Amino acid sequence: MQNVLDTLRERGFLAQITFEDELYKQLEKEPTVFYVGFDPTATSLHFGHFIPIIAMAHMQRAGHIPIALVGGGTAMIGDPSGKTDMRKMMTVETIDHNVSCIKKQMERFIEFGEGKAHIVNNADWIRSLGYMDFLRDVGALFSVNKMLTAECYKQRLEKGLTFLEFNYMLMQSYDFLQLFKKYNCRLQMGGDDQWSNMLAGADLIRRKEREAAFACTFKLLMNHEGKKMGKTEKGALWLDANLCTPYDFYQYWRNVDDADVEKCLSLLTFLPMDEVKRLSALEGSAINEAKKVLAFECTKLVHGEEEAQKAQLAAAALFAGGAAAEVPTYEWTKAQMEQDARLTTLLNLCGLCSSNGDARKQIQQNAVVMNDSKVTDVNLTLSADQFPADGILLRKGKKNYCRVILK
RNA sequence: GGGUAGGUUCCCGAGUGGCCAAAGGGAGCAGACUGUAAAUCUGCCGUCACAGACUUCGGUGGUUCGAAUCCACCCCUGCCCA
Repeated sequence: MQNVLDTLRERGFLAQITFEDELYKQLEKEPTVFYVGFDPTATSLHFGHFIPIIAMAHMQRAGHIPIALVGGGTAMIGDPSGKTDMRKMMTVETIDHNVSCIKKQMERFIEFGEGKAHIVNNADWIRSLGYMDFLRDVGALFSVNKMLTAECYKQRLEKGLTFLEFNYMLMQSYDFLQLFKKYNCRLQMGGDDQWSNMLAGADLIRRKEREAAFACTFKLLMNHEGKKMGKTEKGALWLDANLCTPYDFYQYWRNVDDADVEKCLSLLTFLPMDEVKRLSALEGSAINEAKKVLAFECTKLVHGEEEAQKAQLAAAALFAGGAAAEVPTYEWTKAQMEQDARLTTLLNLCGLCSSNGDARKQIQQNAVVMNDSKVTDVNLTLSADQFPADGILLRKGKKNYCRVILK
């Protein structure tokens, strides 16, 4: 069987690795416990977490044992890496709420259970830490001189770094040490922005326990212009169906740039590399085939096969000119309508436009289509008898659809 | 603690008493062209009951007919010194 490190390399995951040869042998030798940390900064995981999750799945398929660590403890501090300013401090309630949401979500991607995978919350050991004990135990092994040279602090040294955040690296290192002790976890994986923190952790284990520990980072998914992928006009591309519908998720990947198709296919799907190569070699409009596969596979991973199929059907039908059932729908109540029956208000409510003013402008720019006819009247109001049972179909521009049902 | 430079709309960044909802760029949205791509051109890009009104330029007060612009105090950040 191919070493999973080779698989990950072939698919373009790997950015940096410590003691590469040694790690290679370690993974060859035995099922290895490894962990990836996730910050509970929101109620849902977003696309930024997706690459590590897929990598975890690759590792699990290769027989290794993942630990998903949700940072309910480290979130008390806030990771300064890659941030230009200090993050807002979150309340303990918010953090705990987020942790439980993310835990639930995690189960969709990784198979947990005895001997298969673990999910842990570092609040369990970090929040109860005694300051003095921690300083003597862990703090003594860190060189401030060395920390200051770390890439992740450089930017912050110019813009300002608080002592609170400066401690984040120690906390994360301490996590790794705890997991090593409890689960014999020897490898930490994560985004490349975590490199310094991960190195520090592996180092801590080597110094304190005199045992081998490794770190390995993944590339961030950048498009060909060097910008991070997975951002939408509404912000992050969420993995939660309530924050980003399967249809929208599907459409995001359906619309990727030609130049990014290969990268996305190899990183975001489990298709064999031969197939990836074949699809991304398609030229001209044929490459749309590859994008369909990408969008479908990717949506399937996140929302399940059924939802992916619905999204695909909806897209196919809409873009072929017809109307389909599986478009995002919005339920407009009669009460809302009685209060304000203007189309602009509805466009805002259903999420197609970001404000009434936006809706007004879009109509003025001929962007709004209702049931296949262009809307030209900014002040158009709707009445109940215009709504058939299956509602009306609103469209903004070429790609944004919403079905509105009157309830 | 002392000195000094700053805090402007999503981001960068102009503006130093009325002509400012605030230049320019980026991002974003839309139109044309296309392959639900890119590039290009065009329009929009604070909010609203939209030919008008309202709210914004770190905060709070003040000067003024009028303040993002002047004054006072405060908060935050960088740099230098201690």
